[in-house]
Amino acid sequence: MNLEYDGGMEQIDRAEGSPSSSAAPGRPRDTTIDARVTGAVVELLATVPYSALTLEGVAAAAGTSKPAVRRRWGSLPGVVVHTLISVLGTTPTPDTGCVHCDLIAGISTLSDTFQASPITRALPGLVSDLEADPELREVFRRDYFEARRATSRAVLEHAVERGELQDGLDLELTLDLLAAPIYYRAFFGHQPIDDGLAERTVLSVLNGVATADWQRHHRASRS
Amino acid sequence: MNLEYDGGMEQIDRAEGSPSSSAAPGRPRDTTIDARVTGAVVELLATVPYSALTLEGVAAAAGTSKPAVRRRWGSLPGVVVHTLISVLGTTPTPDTGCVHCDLIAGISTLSDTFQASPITRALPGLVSDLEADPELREVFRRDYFEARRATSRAVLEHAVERGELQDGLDLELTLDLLAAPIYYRAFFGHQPIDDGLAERTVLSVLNGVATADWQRHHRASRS
Amino acid sequence: MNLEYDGGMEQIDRAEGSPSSSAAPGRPRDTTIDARVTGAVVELLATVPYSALTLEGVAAAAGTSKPAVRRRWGSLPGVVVHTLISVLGTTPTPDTGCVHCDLIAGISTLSDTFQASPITRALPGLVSDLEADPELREVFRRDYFEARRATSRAVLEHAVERGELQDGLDLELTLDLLAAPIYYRAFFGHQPIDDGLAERTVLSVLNGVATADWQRHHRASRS
Amino acid sequence: MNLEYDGGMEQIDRAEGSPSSSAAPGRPRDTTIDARVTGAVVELLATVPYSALTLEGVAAAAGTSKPAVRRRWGSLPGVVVHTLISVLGTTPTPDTGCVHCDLIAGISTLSDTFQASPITRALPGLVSDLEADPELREVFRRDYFEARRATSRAVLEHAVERGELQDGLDLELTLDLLAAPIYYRAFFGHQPIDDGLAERTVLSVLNGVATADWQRHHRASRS
DNA sequence: CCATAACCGAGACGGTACGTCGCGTCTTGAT
DNA sequence: ATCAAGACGCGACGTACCGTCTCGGTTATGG
Repeated sequence: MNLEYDGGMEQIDRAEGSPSSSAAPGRPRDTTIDARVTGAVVELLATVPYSALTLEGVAAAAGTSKPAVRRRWGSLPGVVVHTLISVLGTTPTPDTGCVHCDLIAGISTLSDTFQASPITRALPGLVSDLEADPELREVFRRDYFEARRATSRAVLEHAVERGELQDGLDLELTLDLLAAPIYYRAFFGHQPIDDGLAERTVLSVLNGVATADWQRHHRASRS
Repeated sequence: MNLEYDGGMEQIDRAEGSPSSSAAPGRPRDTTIDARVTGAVVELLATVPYSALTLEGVAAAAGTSKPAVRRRWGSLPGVVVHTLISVLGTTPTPDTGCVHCDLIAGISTLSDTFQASPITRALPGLVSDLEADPELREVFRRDYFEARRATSRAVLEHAVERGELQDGLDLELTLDLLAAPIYYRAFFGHQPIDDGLAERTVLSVLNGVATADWQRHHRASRS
Repeated sequence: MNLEYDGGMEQIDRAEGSPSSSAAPGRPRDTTIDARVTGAVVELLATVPYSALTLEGVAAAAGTSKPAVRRRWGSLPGVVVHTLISVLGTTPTPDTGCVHCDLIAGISTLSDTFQASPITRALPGLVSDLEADPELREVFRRDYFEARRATSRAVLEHAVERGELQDGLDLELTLDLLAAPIYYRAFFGHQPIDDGLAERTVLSVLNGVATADWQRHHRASRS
Repeated sequence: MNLEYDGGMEQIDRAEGSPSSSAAPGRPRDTTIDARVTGAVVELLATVPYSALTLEGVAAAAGTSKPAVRRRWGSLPGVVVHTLISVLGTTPTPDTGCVHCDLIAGISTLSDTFQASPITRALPGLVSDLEADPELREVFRRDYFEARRATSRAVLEHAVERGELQDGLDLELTLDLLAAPIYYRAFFGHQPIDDGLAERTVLSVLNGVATADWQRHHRASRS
């Protein structure tokens, strides 16, 4: 790999450049290509595994050329990370004040995504490839991983404030307990990601971390 | 990958062939190569990510040739799966009758492995590559994944029998809750896999799935 | 090459447009660019072969931009054809009434050109490129090739009229016999184009196509 | 172009290596590819000009890959030179003792070739490209150009010995006069290469370079 | 004791995909 | 309408490495 080549990175900035600056010198980008590439990645992943993805194949499926793709996102992992973010990056998660409702909603969304969108099957390979690209790894962490995690963390924090969860709770571990089983099953495929999984997971975890008060009320309301 | 190629598989059988058949015609395999290759994989993974592994590089690092490696395990994922199994496949896990001791011991072993052995960093890429090789995937599932999982499952089953865990407990989900956070942190690296993680995870989960009796005794014994 | 592009051609007309139209709207062309580009082509060909010429390089060497060059002559072959015509298109060839003098003068000029001007080394590549551009090929044929050939043809015709060359002579073939060896040697480089070549060629050809009368007189005058 | 790359050249030697050496290490070449590539070049040139040839296109038309082509002949000009040699390199030219018969036969073969084989249209572009590759240029000169020229030169030399051509004749110039018109017309296309051209050219030239004796006999035999 | 046969190394092969170059196009802002 | 500057989409390049295959030599077993 030519480590001195970073010209593409400079160009990438263009797409994210200040939107108010109207004066971009040179021919403007064909904005339809962005969507066509993103769509091609999803479509391809519906039929072939991530390890069979190639930047050339993505470009061909998008009806464009390798340099056009590379100018935007640099590498194949770059393309896939961007696709992942644009497809799954922003998820509206509720924070209604009902801990278990909110958590079940959030985890259900995650579980639904793994059942529905082929893009998720790219995750293992992507994680592997990111190990060789720290810069891109940071983008992935910030704009995909942490973006999603933050909403659930807020739900937990508010529940702690309301006295529904134990004080001094290890928030990060709790977040892991909630989300990890989904990823775990997605990666190893040893058990299905079915519709009830989110609820069962959330209740199991809440049993362990909720206050006695909450558990009493919760049990009462279910009977 | 050439899916029609199975010549290597026939040869692989040789190594696992009936041990009673003493009459193997032809030059016998150099048994030192097996260990040298396994060691080379681990050593390489200590310095480079899985995506930078090549069968050629492994062969060179092991001081042998591509065909010699390929004869044994077919493909690069094959080599890595074998290495993973031979390094981490058989772990002595206790089943002493103390549910939280046994679980903490088991999960600690797992967590130690991720901290210590470079082979674990191959997991995401390996999982990705296995998607294109169902046969090898099955070997991985059986000899690595399920082999480890079975021991923890036994611990849980015995605890249910002893009345320490709730009757009708979803064993598979519980196993996921115990192990998934380790893998999750290893894959995404958002939180460290530190020494206390295993204990905190196990206690959190037991809080949710143990019977009231167990929780009472447990709390008493800790004070 | 994009054969559908003829936008440049419309612009080219401007340069050759009616000279009486004094009112050209917009910024007028920088007329110094024409000469700078022509000069740059010659200079570049002094050091690099035609196959290494690029429109970008020509523009840079001329101290201007790609669009400015393209506006004038469309493509790289267009630029070179124009340069060829402007450098070698109009050659003053004598028609004094002395067949061999005039022919030797004409062919010597051609031979000198090949020895002196780097532009001639563009010919093979140019001829090759013109095969994909019939329009430009016609310009080349008319303004370079036929322009030069016509003067020699006139010399031959007048010599036939004077009874110095055989009646019914195949003029075109004779023209080929006179000029072809120079081009042949220039293209394949198997023999040098030295100073006596033109004279030896002309005399050899005249030996074959002149009348007995002329040959008698010619031999007498040389002794 | 990477000027440091000459690995291919080493490999090319393999194909021309000593035929007796049976021990070539490594996988042997697929010999069908050689013919498929040569055929593809000819076929492509029947429909597109040389400037539209690409190594990639040739490989695709031959049903193989770029590296396989490159391993054999290095570059696109290399492939075309080889094709030229294998198609036109060895021409059986007669040397019967009848100087004009032999020359007409030889030049007719040349003229027929230009009328019939699409490979000849590659010549201008090839000559242009060879200017950047002296090594290949030498192969072309030796195995194509000089190989053909030598047979005609022998005819002329024998005719001189027999006293049919003038003593002290400039053989090289005479060879040029004979062959150049064909190439000249092929390159510039100003006049057709018809069936009688070879005979008219040869007789015109012989008129100029044959001895008076030969001319007397020749004229006598024609009447 | 030799023939058989699978192993070993070495290394060239056919091919996929890579990362890059430079073309020809197009747009901007200013002259 | 031209000028410069420069980014764009794209075709093709030349290379790296893959997985395959063939070789000549080596080393055990079995007739």
